[in-house]
Amino acid sequence: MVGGMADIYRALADPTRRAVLDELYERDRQTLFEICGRLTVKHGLASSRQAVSQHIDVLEEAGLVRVEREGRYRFHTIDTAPLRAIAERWPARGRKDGQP
Amino acid sequence: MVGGMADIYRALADPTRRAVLDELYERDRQTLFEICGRLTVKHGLASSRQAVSQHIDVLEEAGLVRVEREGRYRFHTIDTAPLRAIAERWPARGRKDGQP
DNA sequence: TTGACATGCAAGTAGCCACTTGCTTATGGT
DNA sequence: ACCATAAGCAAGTGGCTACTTGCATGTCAA
Repeated sequence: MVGGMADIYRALADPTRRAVLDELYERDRQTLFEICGRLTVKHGLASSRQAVSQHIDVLEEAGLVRVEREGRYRFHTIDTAPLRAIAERWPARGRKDGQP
Repeated sequence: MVGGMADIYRALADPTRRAVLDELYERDRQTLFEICGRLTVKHGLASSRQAVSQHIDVLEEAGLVRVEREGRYRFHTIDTAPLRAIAERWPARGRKDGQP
């Protein structure tokens, strides 16, 4: 495990990090270069490799991205579980229809 | 109306703003002074009135807090609806059971 | 009106955060 | 071994943001 489960809210605050999550949500086990390329092509973001790498570090510390090392590759996978904490912190009240 | 539904993610990024939401979740229709007092006493945050006021502005622009003006008072109410967008952006996949 | 209370506005400051820059490490192919 | 690829590290920089400071506005009670 990571150890300290850093601030998930701050991790979501940056639009580039949310785009990374969007990309990983579409396709798991992507490398850093794959993510960089897809961010540029599909999301129109021109972020450098180092910038994306630092963003991924933040996402990893927040528990939103898991990493598997294989040889010289580093595969990234999204983990949506921590997002539950947000909905559970301020649950919808009043109306009892939450989800169908 | 607000107009542009500002960045909800950025609004949640600040711990003081999340404490304001916590406080309003417990009790609706609080004034600025009430919120300030409760933040200090219950959450141990020593934020000035102006600081809290600016935080509330951010929350209001994000659609997370609604305001009713009555005389010289300004009552604040939490609106949890925009939080749904987060859970809907990256829904849990794989397991089809949501929560136990 | 006067005074007290609740809030509003706007400019200035300090600290954090995203991004860059330059170099280094490590794995795999030939 | 050699080179190319994928990633790691670490210091420096610019801009954003939370907070302060000081004054102004608006409302209610006497």
